[in-house]
Amino acid sequence: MENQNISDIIEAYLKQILAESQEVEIRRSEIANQFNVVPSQINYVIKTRFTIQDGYVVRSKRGGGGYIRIEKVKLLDNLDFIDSLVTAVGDRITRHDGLAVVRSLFEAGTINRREANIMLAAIDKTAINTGNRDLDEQLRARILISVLDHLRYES
Amino acid sequence: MENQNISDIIEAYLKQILAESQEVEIRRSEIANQFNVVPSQINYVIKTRFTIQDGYVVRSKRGGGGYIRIEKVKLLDNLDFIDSLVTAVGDRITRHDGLAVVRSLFEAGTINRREANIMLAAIDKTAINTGNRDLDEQLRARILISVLDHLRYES
DNA sequence: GTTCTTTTGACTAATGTTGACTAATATTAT
DNA sequence: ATAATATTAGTCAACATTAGTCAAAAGAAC
Repeated sequence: MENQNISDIIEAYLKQILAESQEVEIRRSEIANQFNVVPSQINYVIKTRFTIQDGYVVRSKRGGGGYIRIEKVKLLDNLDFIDSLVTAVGDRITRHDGLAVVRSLFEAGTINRREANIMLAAIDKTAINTGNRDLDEQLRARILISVLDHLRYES
Repeated sequence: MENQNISDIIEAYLKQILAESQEVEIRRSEIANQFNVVPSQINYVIKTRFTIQDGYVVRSKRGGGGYIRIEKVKLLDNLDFIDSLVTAVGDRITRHDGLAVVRSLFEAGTINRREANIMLAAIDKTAINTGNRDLDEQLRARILISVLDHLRYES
């Protein structure tokens, strides 16, 4: 308690608001000012302490009237399963293995047939085909993980 | 909520009228005056928030008695609708416009919210982010078209 | 002292605002 | 009719206002 760093303090401040509200919307520079840190530290706090694994979704907008909004989301009970798939995907994945991941989701009942087909369309070779196999595998991985992260919560 | 930018406010004003009417017709300078902005800001609002991907058609006339008319578009049947979106996507598309395409599909009832979220996850900046903006826009377009094509013969 | 986390700031990107200039259309004068 | 003028909207680039990224420096933990 007595040895908190400033990131912890900012985290606590935001979570205190979130304890009584579904979401919190801030102006980055205001919070930075309030806690006397540089603005990018707010990004650091958010990136390390308000992840989807923690049950938070963050949206933001730049420009005049810009904001950062942190929203608590209701995590589903498939988290371990999603985690294992995210690990399996890693930072690159072949089409064959990507297909297996989607099939797993379908067979586990996490997604239905239509949703599976949308995912397959997004990673098939019509869509992902830059001419660079390595890049394709990385893109496929990022797309899958992005979708998997969205399947973690109710929306 | 307390610090919205003026463009959002003007957008909300116009959309509120459109919620109860098929179209809205304005005199640019009047609205600009009403919200205390320069006239060209009205063009900015229209260009960024009332695109065809958003489901609006805008017509205007200059000179005496000039006007800007914003009309909600009636959606075609599914196949024509998907065709028009494929055309709108073209061979590259920005994130902003990609989002509008998915929103159109959702609002047309072609996809439900879960499916929309899967599509958005597949094209968001977590997923598509090669460091080359041009390539990102092309990838986003291919993914969207791949999914649109699947939606075509599934529905 | 090595490694992990936090802090900082320079640089980048996205979005919004403004105004000078241009283009189209309507009205009035000849 | 035609030309001149008035009255609208459109375009574009400069500037303003936000947030994001990244890597180096500093500090903490081991």
